[in-house]
Amino acid sequence: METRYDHEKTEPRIYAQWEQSGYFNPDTLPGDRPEPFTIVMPPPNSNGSLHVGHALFVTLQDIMIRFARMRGKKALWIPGADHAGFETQIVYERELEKQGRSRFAMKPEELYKEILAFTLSNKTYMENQIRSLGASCDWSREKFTLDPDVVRKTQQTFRRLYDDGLLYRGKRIVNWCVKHQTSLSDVETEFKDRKDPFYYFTYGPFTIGTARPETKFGDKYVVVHPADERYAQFKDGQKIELEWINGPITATVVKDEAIDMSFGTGAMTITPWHDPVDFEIAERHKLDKEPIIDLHGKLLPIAGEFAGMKIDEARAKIVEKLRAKGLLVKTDEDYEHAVRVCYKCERVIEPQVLDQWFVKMKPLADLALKAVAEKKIAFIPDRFEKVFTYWMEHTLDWNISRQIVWGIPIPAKICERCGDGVPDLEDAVTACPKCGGPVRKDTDTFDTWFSSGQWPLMVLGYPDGRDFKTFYPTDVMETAYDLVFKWIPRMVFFGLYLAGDVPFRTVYFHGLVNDAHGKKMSKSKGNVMNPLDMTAKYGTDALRISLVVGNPAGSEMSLSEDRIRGYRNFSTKIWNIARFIEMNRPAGSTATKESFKKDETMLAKNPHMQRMAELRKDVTAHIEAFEFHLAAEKLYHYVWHELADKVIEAEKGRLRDGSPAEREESYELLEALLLGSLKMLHPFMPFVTEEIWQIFRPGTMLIVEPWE
RNA sequence: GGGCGUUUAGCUCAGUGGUUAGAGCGCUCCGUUCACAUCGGAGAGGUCGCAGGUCCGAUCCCUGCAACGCCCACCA
Repeated sequence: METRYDHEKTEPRIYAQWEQSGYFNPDTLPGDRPEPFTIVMPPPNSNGSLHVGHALFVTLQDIMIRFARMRGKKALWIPGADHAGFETQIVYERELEKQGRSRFAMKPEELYKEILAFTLSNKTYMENQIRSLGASCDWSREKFTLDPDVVRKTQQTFRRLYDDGLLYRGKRIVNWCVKHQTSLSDVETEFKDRKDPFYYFTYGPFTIGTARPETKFGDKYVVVHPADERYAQFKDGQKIELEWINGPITATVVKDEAIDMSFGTGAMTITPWHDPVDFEIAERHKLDKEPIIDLHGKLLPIAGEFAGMKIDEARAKIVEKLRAKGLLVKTDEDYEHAVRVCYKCERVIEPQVLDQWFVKMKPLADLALKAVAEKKIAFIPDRFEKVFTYWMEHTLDWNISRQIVWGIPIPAKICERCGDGVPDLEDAVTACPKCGGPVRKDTDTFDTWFSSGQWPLMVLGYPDGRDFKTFYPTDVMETAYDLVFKWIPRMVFFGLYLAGDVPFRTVYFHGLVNDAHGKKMSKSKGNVMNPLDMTAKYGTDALRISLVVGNPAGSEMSLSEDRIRGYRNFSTKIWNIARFIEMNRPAGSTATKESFKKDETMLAKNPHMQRMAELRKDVTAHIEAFEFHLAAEKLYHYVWHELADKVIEAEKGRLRDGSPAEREESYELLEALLLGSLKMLHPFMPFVTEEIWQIFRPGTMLIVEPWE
């Protein structure tokens, strides 16, 4: 053996050997394997390069798959790649901006073609990066979220939802991003704390409060709580003439319990077109709604002299006009509140009422809740079950329309007369089925979660594929904990709705990987660690084990280069243990593969072998319980501080000065302990263990060795 | 405004109802003769956040408090 373990030369060679062996594919695994074990890889976004989060998920999933494979399961790990709709389009728009171009000046087909080329080249790059991390996934089954069959099936689901009455086209209030010119779901927005002035205006006999005077032009309803005695003299529906921004108007009093009597004056005017609360009030009382702001954030003609102004510039001028008219009562500076912003550009969301497709969530959420209540899915750690349940109990109808080109087209026709829509997968609808009016093609695309929510079904060839019958439901879904509400619920209810069963039996959540001081890695802080730099320097095995030890499910971890270096020393240690044993192989040793079983019987009574059996039991139990950190730590401790420090040291005497028979026995013991250790370490540190294994057992491969 | 998590050695973190509470890194001293200086040996360093409670016994279970962090949220 070489004096040093050269990970840079070894890793690509070993990976190629694995890939050629066909062992990543359950169909070509040796032996009879009746029991399947399946993991669907969360498809990485094909719009960037690998970060440590990817390295973590590859490591955890690969541990589970390798463990299952060694235990004789029909192990399948399906890789994928995500076109990542809005995410990717934004990445590409930034590229365009750098080149001084804009998507709004491009033909949609042109833009789509460019993003596709960009995504496909990134996809190949990422696949190779995942290979370099040692992922033993079945590349022959890889899926891309824009594969034709995925597109077709996603569109069929759309129609099925429609036929089942779970889908409707509605004029409803949506989150609109002025920069990106698309609507966004609630999970694509964030709240940001801000301080703004809060104005009180005279509105006829009322004083109303607002932080957004620029939306107040169309306000002709003043809402108070039905139990508010201050306003008891006003009746629901009562008309009041009053002077407002651009002249006299007729206002109507509305009584609604959504009003918080203790806030402001307890009276507010509403702008249903641009505020979700106001929209709901207007819906309840069947009030008029009209737009004040256009999709570019500019005031419409209803604003009179302010028409065409951006809302930011208009605000101060409107306040000034109201002050001049004597309608400004007072201003509270520093009013603290949270505003909804676009999660990508952090610009304030301007709610708009738009015609979009919505999925009725209640029936689907109930399916998910029932399955979880029946314990059909285990959450690890289990506290995430509560989070999941909370989300499913508080769903709003899901807006699946996106005004971007990069995605799966919504196969529908929209009536130009009545605005209604109808699914049309065959492009056969020529007139509105409702009113007979002319129709146009829907140019929107699906929210990316609409298709990725069906991912486990898609990759297994739902509904009639062979894999679907064998491998669905899958065993484990391993993902980052922030997907507990973005992605996991959608997979669960689509699985139940379409296939009648949960998509996976266990969800394992990993946490964030932070920098050495527990701070979140971010480009702006400059503390981002590139996992491939680390594997180049210290080896993939070192990075993998350093991501596992001390990192229990659901918790965040801190990762430093020092730590990885420390675990690199561990692979060196393993290498040197092997080298020492190999150097002490007696000439003509009987410890060949053929005699090994016989020797094992002889060795079984040896206390060191018994100790190893105990360890194996422990490690097995920990892996089965998803306690990879404990399994890894115990192995580390055993190999270094027992096998190397104690057993080998104790055997040195016999090896040096013993009789041939003693030397033989000593060697066989050490070799058995080494090989036993390699097996258990293999899921965690696949490269160095495979390399050493093949030195001792030429012609065989550790990846398919039986676990026990 | 809700909910959750964390608080253990200088740093980053594991862990356990029961003798001396662990790991990596860092630190101190010693050691290069034949597995390994990418190392070995020896060692320093902890009132396990605070206050109560349950228990024969609590770092671990319960209650309260504090600090930090995260998630959610239609008070205009």
